[in-house]
Amino acid sequence: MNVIDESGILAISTRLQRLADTLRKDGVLIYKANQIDFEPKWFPVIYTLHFKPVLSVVEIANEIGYTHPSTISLLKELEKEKLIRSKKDKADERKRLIQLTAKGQELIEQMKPVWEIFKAATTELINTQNNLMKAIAEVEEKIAEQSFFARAQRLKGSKQ
Amino acid sequence: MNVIDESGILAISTRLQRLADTLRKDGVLIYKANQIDFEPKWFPVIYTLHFKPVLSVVEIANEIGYTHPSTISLLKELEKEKLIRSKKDKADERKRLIQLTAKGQELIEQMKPVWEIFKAATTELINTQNNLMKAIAEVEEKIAEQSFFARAQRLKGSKQ
DNA sequence: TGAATATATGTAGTTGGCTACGTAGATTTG
DNA sequence: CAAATCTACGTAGCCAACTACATATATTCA
Repeated sequence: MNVIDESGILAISTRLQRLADTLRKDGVLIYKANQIDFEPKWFPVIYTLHFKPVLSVVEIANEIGYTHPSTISLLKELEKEKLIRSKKDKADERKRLIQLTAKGQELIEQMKPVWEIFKAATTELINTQNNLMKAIAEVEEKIAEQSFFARAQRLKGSKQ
Repeated sequence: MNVIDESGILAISTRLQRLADTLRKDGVLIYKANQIDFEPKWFPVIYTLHFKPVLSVVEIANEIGYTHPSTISLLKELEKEKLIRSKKDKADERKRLIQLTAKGQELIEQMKPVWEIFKAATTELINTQNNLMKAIAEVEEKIAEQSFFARAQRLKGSKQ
């Protein structure tokens, strides 16, 4: 047991980050081991387009919860991989409409069994006394009610 | 509800990352609001040195669970801020021994009340049905037994 | 004891997010 | 209807971690 693990709650963001990194790196290995040329960071975009076939850049960004510049750089990579394509919206010339290519759709079909493995492995992993997925959802919900910062300010006030 | 939140388990690392970022950013605000010139990323190093006053670079890296290059760049910043200082180990010329300066120790004393606020706010935030801190610890323990990748490989095998 | 190996530190470059800022087209409003 | 504002997209550069590689010192062992 090191000092940081003991400090527990004070270093919670550090530990969340560490766990996210560990899982993402193993994600890369899982795709590779299944002969699929795909990076975990692409998942949110591809999965979103699987269910909502035509979206603008900002719509995708909102769906996946990233900023639009981050989304643009993902889209650039995906376009380079020919997994998506885009065209101008005739009705609103500011917008660029993104959709999957045939190659992208085929890749999704190939990935579906691997996603099932992901699901099974993740379910097994987080099926502990305190369910990680539920814990995240619960904390996110509480943050939506009142931010971490606002909570700290309130608690500080009540101590003075 | 967007597609990514629905995909849940498939995008778990994305969600962990997002939550870590949110908390870290609010961490910056909390220090600022309490007139403390300190970045959350420095916490692991400073907190470790608070309990183990003289450590080498690699010892700190192991304690905080970062790689040594990451640790070195943190140490550079902290040395620039005059919160730590370092000297060569006479017994082992390869080692650089790190310790807090008087300024660093004073800052810790100033931060202690703020750390209490952090603790209180975090405890409040994660005190839900599924405790996030415990969930992380449980998942980390399971990963130590068998990695996420190994679990996926095993589950894949059992399906073929 | 010197050759091979291991350990400690450091540098360079990558990654996957971000913020800040700029431009072009669409919408609203005096 | 023109000016102001808003929205969509894009670029540039930052940040906090990482991996890969290099160098110097210490240790081990044939």
